[in-house]
Amino acid sequence: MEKQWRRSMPILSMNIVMQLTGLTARQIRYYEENELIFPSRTEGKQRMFSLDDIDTLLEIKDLLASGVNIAGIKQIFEMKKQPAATSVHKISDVELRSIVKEELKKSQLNQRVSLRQGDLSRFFNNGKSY
DNA sequence: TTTCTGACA
DNA sequence: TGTCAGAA
Repeated sequence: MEKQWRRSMPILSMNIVMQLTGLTARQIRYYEENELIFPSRTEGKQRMFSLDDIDTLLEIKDLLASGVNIAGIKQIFEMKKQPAATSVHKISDVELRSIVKEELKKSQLNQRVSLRQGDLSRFFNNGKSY
């Protein structure tokens, strides 16, 4: 039945997460600061991650490698959370990724420098055409 | 010993 | 993002 609770169960230590994601503790904490992940805490304030957190972390790592900045990733996650009501069809993860990639490609074509740190707000705001 | 926070480069 | 200090 509901196996979902297993994935959201906070049972992984920082050490494990570092190995699983290949990220450093510094990065993981930084992502938490930027509200990309929300690990729970033990009594001693140690972070406890769930399998879902791992997925999210890997997702972040991936998008970051693609040239998306923190703000952009945050928006992407919000979009995944609140399915676009204006959209005609549901967007799958793979679909979303290709869209983001296309957007990045355009950006780099126009201004390869300044848009590197730019957000994807234009794409996400006037969004009824995808 | 390991992780945490904050701070500096 | 790496790294250091001081605390837990």
